Amino acid sequence: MTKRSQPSPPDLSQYPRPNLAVDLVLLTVRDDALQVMMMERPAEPFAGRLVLPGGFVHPEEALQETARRVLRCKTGLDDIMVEQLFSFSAPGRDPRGWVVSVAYFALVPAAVLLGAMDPGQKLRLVTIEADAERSNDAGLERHVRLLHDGDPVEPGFDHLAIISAAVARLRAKLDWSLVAFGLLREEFTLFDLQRVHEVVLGRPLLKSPFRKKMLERAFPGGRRLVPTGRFDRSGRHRPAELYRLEPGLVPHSFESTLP
Amino acid sequence: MTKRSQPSPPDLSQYPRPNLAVDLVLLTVRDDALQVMMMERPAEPFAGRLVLPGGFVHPEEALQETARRVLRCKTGLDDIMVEQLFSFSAPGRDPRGWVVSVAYFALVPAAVLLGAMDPGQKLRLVTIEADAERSNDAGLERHVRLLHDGDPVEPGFDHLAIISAAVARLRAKLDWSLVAFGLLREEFTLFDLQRVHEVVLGRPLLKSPFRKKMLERAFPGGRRLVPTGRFDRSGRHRPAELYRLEPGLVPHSFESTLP
DNA sequence: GCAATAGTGTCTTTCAGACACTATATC
DNA sequence: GATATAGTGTCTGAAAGACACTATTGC
Repeated sequence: MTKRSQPSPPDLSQYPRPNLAVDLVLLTVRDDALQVMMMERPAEPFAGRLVLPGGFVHPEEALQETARRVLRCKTGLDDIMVEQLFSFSAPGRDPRGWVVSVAYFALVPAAVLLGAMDPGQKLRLVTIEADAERSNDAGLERHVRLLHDGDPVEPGFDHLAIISAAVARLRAKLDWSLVAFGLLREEFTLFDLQRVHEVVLGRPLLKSPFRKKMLERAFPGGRRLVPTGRFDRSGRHRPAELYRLEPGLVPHSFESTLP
Repeated sequence: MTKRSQPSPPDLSQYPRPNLAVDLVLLTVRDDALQVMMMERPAEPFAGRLVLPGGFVHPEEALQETARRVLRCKTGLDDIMVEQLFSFSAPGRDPRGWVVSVAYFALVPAAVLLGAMDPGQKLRLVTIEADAERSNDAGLERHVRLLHDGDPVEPGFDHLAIISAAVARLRAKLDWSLVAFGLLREEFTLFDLQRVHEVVLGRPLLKSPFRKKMLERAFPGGRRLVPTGRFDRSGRHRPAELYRLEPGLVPHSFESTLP
């Protein structure tokens, strides 16, 4: 980066600069569906359309901090895993001019998100319908539909592509990372965990192999699922034991390990 | 992206803008080692140190085009797969000021690269020594060393982290994508393919299961390995049959499917 | 007892790893 | 014929899928 062919003084002002923004794909699992937080856009372009929350990067601010700032501004939440997704730069993607946007995604349990969304901000939870599992991102035909209260949603800008990328990333990381736990509260039943997997992958899973695998495997950092001895008695049937993930320090995001 | 809270005219000039650059991690496999193309930096900062080739993004130019332009400028190569890797934004990463850099990686067969590197540009092929396989990027302790002619290399800027990210991505994609073929010429023996896998993963593989898997599996796009009927007779032993990847249209990069 | 979900056991199939064997070129 | 690599066959053990079974609650 940041070099030119002929020796010259450290002066960068000669180069044209784009506006740089961050868009946040905040995902949750609610009502057995994958949902994304969007907001009604207050101004042109795309006034009134649903878009992802976002903001411009401040000088000397790391992109991850921008993402966290946007998250905090809309929901008040902090200490949520955010992860860089992709940078979008197609000419014309913003009618106002040259804007490059770095997409981040974040995961929040629905119960937490519902209590945190700022009511003054016209925020909406939009259901994502995605075709059944396609493990790879390359060659991914993006068949993602958005529904709000049953009505199809046409988001502004290129935000449908951004959401597609987030779903692809989420699926790709589901079975080797801790992303599933970002969508669950501290304690959960094994069936809660299974429903999260099913909703993200878009297909049903068999109970017995799923349980066995989850109880036997080690997650990143050597962490395992441990029973708490407490039970969920909310159903009218045999109570389900609550589990939690063994404590451990595991970086939430790729970026967090960088200088 | 690209929004603010209060309705206002489409004017973006009020927001401070960073310099935006692209850095290219051009990888190849040569002498049974993974190598990256770097160049001696001609000016301060980091004058004389080895850095990745890069350049600033032009207005209304997609980032991928910038990456291709950098590649073309240094090697004359075109029609090479380039893929977006990660955006680096840590404050202070460039002493000259606020520079955000989007890293791309590209793969070229060594025979092609050696014939294409511009001799006027002080380009170097640097060997990457990476710890044995770590499949995940999260939690990745980056143990990557660079060697040029046997001497350790300390790259300028944060380019060691960028190279680490490229190696991690390459490893992660090795067994479900077509990246391995980006490092091979059109026709190759199965052992050539195996050596590429071994060098990328940093560990030896068994011949028989490797061959069986490669010959039976379908690669993205349903493409398979097909024998050509031609043989490599360069060794002093039984000739090895040359194979190639069944033709097919598969997007080389995530970004290529976006608007 | 009945309905409903929690949770377990087991069989089968698939696949990766390991290794032994045969084949065919150069010298 | 010696040697070096190409290429194949087969055993084994681990893991995934499918399904049947038992357990425990509310009503």
